[in-house]
Amino acid sequence: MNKENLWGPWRTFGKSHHFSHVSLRETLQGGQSFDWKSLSDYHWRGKIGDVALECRWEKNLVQWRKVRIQKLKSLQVEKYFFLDQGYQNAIDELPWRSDPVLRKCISKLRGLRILRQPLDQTLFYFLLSSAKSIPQIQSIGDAVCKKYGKEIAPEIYSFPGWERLAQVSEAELRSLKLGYRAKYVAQTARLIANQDNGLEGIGDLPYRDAKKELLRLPGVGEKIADCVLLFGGNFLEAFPMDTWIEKSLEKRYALKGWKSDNKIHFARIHFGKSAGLAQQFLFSAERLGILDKK
DNA sequence: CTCCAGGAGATAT
DNA sequence: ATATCTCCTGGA
Repeated sequence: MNKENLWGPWRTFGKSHHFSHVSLRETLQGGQSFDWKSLSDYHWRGKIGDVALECRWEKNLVQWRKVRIQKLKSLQVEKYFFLDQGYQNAIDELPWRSDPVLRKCISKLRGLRILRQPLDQTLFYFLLSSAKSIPQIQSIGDAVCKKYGKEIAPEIYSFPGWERLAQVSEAELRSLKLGYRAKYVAQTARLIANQDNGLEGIGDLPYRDAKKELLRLPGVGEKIADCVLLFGGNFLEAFPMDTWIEKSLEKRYALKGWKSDNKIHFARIHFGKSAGLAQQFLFSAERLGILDKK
């Protein structure tokens, strides 16, 4: 790879991004995406689809640049980072006016976003996520991308796609340390490759139908389906219920003793149609331990 | 050494 | 319906 002149010029997000350093870092590396690696605490390298990108925090500005010869429009970057008015609208729909817990999360993590990632790749990473920590998911995901994808920038490999993964054996995936998840990936890949239009169209279905489609795939249960829909399908109503959020709801909303199904029901009613965005604020706030401080 | 992670699927009640 | 066990791997 030609290292000279690899990166194009830095471009700057509009003023209304509202990110803080913390909320930007949390957006990129807080567990919704596994594409971003830090070069420093203020500088990340990652990808959007098959295009390699860098992103940095520079004196309250957020800047990005891409590999010069790769194609990506500013508009696509803005869409990926949810920079449009839809973000503020979604925040406005949350019940922060009457919910002090949520108000605190939003205030402390101003600018935190749900990324609009490609659905196929999001499904892949979350199939790997069960009983794994963020660094582990990133590590085994990267191993697969490195072996079957393209190197689109130094140390950045593209997601090879389900068609390609359909040609890989479970044993080979196991050799990449996927463990029992290897079977999920291998079987899901074959199923998708044999479908007429692959995963296309899922993003256009109503939430319930899209979820039903994903639940047909081996290794995809309630939690992972909602992660894929929220982080890779632009379904802000999807509410992934992991053990962290479950504990958080018990503690912050006095739901101790409630069954999981009832907790989800509470979340949908209470947080409304952008419940997934609320989930992300809660999740990050718990992760960073900023709810117990004043 | 044992335990258990940001889960899903199979099996048994 | 709900409870329990197992599945790989790596880190505490």
